[in-house]
Amino acid sequence: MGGISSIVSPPRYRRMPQRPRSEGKRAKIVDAAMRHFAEQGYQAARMGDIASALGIAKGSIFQHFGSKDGLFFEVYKKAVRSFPRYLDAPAEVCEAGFFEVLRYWLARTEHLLHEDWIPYRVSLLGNYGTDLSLKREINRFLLAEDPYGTVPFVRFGLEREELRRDLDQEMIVSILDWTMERFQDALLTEELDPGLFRRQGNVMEKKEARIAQFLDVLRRAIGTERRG
Amino acid sequence: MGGISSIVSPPRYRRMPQRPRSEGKRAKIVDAAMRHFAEQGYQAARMGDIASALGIAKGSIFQHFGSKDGLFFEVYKKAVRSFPRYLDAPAEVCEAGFFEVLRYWLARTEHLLHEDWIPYRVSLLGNYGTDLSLKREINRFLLAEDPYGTVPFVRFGLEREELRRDLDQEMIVSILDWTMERFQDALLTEELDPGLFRRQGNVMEKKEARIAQFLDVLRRAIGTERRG
DNA sequence: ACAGTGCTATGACTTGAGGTCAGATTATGG
DNA sequence: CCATAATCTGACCTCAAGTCATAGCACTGT
Repeated sequence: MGGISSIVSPPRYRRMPQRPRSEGKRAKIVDAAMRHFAEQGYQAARMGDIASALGIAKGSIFQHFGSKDGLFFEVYKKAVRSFPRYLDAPAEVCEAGFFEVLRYWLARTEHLLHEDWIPYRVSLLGNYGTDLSLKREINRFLLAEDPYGTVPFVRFGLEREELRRDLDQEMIVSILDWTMERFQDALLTEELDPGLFRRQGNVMEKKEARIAQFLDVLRRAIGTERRG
Repeated sequence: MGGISSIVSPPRYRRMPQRPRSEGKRAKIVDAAMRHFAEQGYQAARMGDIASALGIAKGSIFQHFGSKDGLFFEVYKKAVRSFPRYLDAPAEVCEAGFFEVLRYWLARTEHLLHEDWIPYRVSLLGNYGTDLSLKREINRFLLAEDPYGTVPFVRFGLEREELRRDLDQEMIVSILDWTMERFQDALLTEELDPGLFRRQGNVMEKKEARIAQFLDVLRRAIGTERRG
């Protein structure tokens, strides 16, 4: 039996892992590419530059990621996965409620941006600066992974009776995703890319007021009423 | 006097118009290009194809528009200018109020789309499917021209006391632009590009309900309160 | 140790798109 | 009907994405 099984059984594949050294290199490429995309934009970033910055051949990158689109998609996923989820806010903030969590993250955006602006810029590129075919992939990913944890966050708000129950949950999630993304993009681009969204000087000092206004609007829109 | 002036005055330039045949050709190029961009997307559209579809040389297009970006920008402007402004709604709809105008246009989007989907697709490309440098140009244009007439429309809502006065007018305009653009894009892409935004079947039958929900949300957010 | 076996890396090569320009062509003015 | 300036042309250039045969490398079993 031992003899027979030793001949018959080894079931085709040799090593399942198959990714001992590969993973490390992929990660290095993604890191370098992220910097290049963030600094140059999607179109202007050159595959050749990324390769030579790493001291490897351009062909290698294509063997790993297939195409420039494929590489950018990996970069985008890594960038977005590095962002915090709503409910990662400190416990005391979460206890203060749904809208306090929003306020916390909006106020914190600027701070996080200064720590490391690169993934934010990449996320901007994914939202507005690539082809529609890639954009479709990106949306599929965002739906599948819910990287900011919007769905559990909305469920949290519903459980605390802070959100209206007469709306589709999906509607609330969409509205939150859209408006938060857009509002944050506006805050970010004022620094990363002045003049990309709206005009007007004296932005910094008004920022807190605008956040307050925005939250007020959002609370009226999707929150349970609690004021006269 | 006549003699002297006829010698002295012809002040250097010969014909100010300078655009007798040019305008017509530019328009033809923009038309053909719009079809190509809409059908292929920005990247996949080929300058050579556009030229040969018109039976002219590729170089001509570059002499008129400088670059692919430049051509797309003109195409985008033409597409967006072809859309109706909020206050173009029939008089009886306008008299019914701010939010009825919104409902009118949202319900009508699908209809307009079927009449001629090409400019809508181009506007989608401008919003999400080009490079950030172009996106910046586009935003400058949208700010300068206000092609949907959002600013006068908001002023209309304020005058009728249908919109809150405790918000910056600019804030209301931004919110309206963002959410309407995004909601319409979602409606459009379900038909133009299924699976680009959110999931879920049975879209058509739910469309009216979603429009109603969306308007309810928007009314609470920026409208004066009028309900218990 | 060593040979065998498949991943992985290489870099010269191909493809194909945007973009250029000197010269031909065409419209306008006298 | 010639002079002049605008416009058009298409061969040409540049350069970046993407390919592929080959070389190299790490790991396994004997």
